[in-house]
Amino acid sequence: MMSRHRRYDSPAQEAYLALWRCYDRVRAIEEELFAEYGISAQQYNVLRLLKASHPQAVPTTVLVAQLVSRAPDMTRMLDKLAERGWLERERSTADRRTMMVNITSAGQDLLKKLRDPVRQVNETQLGHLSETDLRQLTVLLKKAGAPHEPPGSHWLEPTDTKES
Amino acid sequence: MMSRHRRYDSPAQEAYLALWRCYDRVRAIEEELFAEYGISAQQYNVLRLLKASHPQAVPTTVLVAQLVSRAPDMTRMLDKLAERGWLERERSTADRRTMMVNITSAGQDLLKKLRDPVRQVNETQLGHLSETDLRQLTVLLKKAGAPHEPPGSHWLEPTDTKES
DNA sequence: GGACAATTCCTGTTTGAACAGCTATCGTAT
DNA sequence: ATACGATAGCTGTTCAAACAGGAATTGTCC
Repeated sequence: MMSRHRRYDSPAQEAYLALWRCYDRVRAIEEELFAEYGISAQQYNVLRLLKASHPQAVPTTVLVAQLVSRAPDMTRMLDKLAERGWLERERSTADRRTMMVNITSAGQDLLKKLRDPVRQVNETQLGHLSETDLRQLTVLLKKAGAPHEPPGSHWLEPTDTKES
Repeated sequence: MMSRHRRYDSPAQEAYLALWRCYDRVRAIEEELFAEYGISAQQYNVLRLLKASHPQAVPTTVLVAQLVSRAPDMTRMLDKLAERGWLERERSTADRRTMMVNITSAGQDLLKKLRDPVRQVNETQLGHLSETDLRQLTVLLKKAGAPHEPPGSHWLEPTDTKES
């Protein structure tokens, strides 16, 4: 009999396909939640970043660099979030090329409303793994991605360890 | 001083963000290669699946179910691949609702041409991990995704082990 | 201070992703 | 046989992703 399951060319290929598949399945769960609020996971992360540095405004460039997934269309993405009143922009006086972005109180309200549901979804996504498995997975994923991070990326920083 | 790196709400959230980020970085590498040939990774996988069952044609439904990432637009995707002469379709005589898809010799030539470059790209993506790390990563990813697989998914099958 | 390259953002455009609704076909139960 | 629900895939449409090119601003080198 022939094998019934997919054969792989190499361990690296099998790992990559597992990575792709796992991400696809787990992402779908999160998107379902965000869709209820009419936003994408990427947009949610923008607001999260803005809130983290609030009341300090953030240059668009920094947002692009810190976002999880590449965003070649940040301008229009911010347009949409601004239309909905979740953030504001104004030109920097120091460098008139750059736009300074800041979250509004409406944006903060949205995050507040989303906080518990998001936490719950995160548990649905990966909460079935033991804490040991989660940490190990995180370490391996960062190790896997490290060579492909641009120099100075904040993703190169160490994994959270048990807090004292 | 305040911590300079992103804080996480939970280990599950940190793992998910690491998963997302790692996938994004590693995917970009592969897309660069496929872009040279004017196809997407998803399209490449369709051709791979077709070749695996060649000369047996494959119903569209099976392709949708076996693809790595969800494809709600399979019809038009197959249109494009057919236009380029890489696959052929004909209605099944047994069930006239289903379309049977088969790879052409031109499609096989394309896969042959891509075989080595793809293998090389896979090495660039994750080849820097030890074989132990790769297997462990694969196992953890499958474990992470398993609860979110539809019943009977072939992704639930066991991880490849060292061949005798 | 003027030329030139680099940076930042914006805009036009193309392509694909995603959802909903439709027709055709099949299986089944009556 | 007929009616019904389920399945397969095709189509219309909307929206976001992606790339390329352009305008404004800055920094630098001479």
